[in-house]
Amino acid sequence: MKEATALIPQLTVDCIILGFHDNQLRVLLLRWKDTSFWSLPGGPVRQTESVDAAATRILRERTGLGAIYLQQFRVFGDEVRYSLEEVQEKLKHIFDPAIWYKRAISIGYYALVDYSKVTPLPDAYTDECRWWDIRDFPTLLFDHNHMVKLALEALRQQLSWQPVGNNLLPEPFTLPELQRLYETILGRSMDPRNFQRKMLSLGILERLETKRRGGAFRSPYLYRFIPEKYEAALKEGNLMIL
Amino acid sequence: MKEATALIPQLTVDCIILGFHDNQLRVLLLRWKDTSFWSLPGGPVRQTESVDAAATRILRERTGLGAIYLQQFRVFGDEVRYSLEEVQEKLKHIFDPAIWYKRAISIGYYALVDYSKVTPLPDAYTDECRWWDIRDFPTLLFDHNHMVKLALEALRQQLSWQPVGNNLLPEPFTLPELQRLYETILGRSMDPRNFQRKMLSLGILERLETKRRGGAFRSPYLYRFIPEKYEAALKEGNLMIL
DNA sequence: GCAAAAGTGTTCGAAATACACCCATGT
DNA sequence: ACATGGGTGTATTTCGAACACTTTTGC
Repeated sequence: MKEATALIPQLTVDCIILGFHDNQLRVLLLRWKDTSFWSLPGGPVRQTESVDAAATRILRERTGLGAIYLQQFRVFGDEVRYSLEEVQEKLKHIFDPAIWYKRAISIGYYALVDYSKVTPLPDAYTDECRWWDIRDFPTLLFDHNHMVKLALEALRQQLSWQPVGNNLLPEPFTLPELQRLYETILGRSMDPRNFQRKMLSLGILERLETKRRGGAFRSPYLYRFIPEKYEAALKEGNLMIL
Repeated sequence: MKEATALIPQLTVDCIILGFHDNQLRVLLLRWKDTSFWSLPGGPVRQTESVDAAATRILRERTGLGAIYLQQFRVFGDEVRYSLEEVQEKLKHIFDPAIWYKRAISIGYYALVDYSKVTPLPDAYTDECRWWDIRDFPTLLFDHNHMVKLALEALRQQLSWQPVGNNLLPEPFTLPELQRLYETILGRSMDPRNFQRKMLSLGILERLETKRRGGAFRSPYLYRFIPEKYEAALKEGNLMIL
């Protein structure tokens, strides 16, 4: 789709924005105006910004966040990525079908954000912007379901080098919280004793004085990442777990 | 740069074509006509082909190979990737400086090819196409040195999931040959006993009856990958070595 | 027979796995 | 007091690391 500012033709960015809440991975989706159709936040790249900057901009507009962890994971460049006619028909009350490119190449990014700091915000073309559970969200327009799937695969594969804990969990956090994050991403459960031993042995965590209060149960310890140690472990690719 | 066929504007593909010969990783480079300037093979994406197909086409044109292992590894999308003026000046006898896009986004691919099956072939704009040792090749035009560096990092990181042996080594091969391939990619040497034990324990290799002859030394056994087993191990990401 | 590279086995320590009970807290 | 989730130690097994000598071959 086209806009006033000068754009790079036929090139878009789509973002899989991931957050973690209630022990679940969530993805931020948009519902198009006066429809029940959902899709990923995305948009064109401007002539005056880098591709990464375009992704950052789109992300900032939907989440209100400034500094964000973004990772390019794939270019979607097939000649036919989805039914153009279908999309034109479904969104014709929003966009003149004539303005759609016959073909667009999309660069896929995943973003890891702190759920608690996000204020989901729809734009001029959408009525609603909200989090969905990654295991249960609607069928999306375009090839966006495929994109989410590949984003998750990329994330899993790159787990050892991605600052996952850092970006998805607000500090301070407890070890069970961190464990559930890993479990959710990897899709399997882990032994808490082994998880703790492994995590603590990496030497990247600092245990705080205070504990988390509130539940009707034993108060867990709070932890923070030690930034330098954390960075070092990431570079080594040491963060794969069990 | 522009051509007769309809192109996607401002979008190019660049290929880091890797081969293995004389126990060294090599990269295929082009020398521009009447210059001493080298760069990676690359080019625009046509409207009628997927991005992957564009990379495949470029690769086929330079190597003569049909089925090739190609892996997208990065989009180079900065607003300013290199000095446009410098390139226009250096290549002005080949291209009218006016035809250059002010900005182009490039999708980086690395390709793993069988060195022995490649016939390097220059195109209309280049005088020479040849292999260079990956540890010692000229400064390239554009941001191509950076691209090679990132391609190698991506390859190293993805080693466990990439069909490296499969594509870079002609079958049948010997275990020492395979070991030197891994050593070259990872940039460190390994113990031959440990390497063999690990490789053979994966159950993806078939030892052949015949041995390789020719050197003034003991004849090594020849091996072949067992395709189904090899595929399965790749999916699991089990191929990381020592 | 000699030079060059290939083949091979064992020991040791580290890390991964499996497993179950008690503790702290709020209601 | 009880229900809920958090914290912790040990034994076993597996895997990676280190290490050196003998064999084959062509010249």
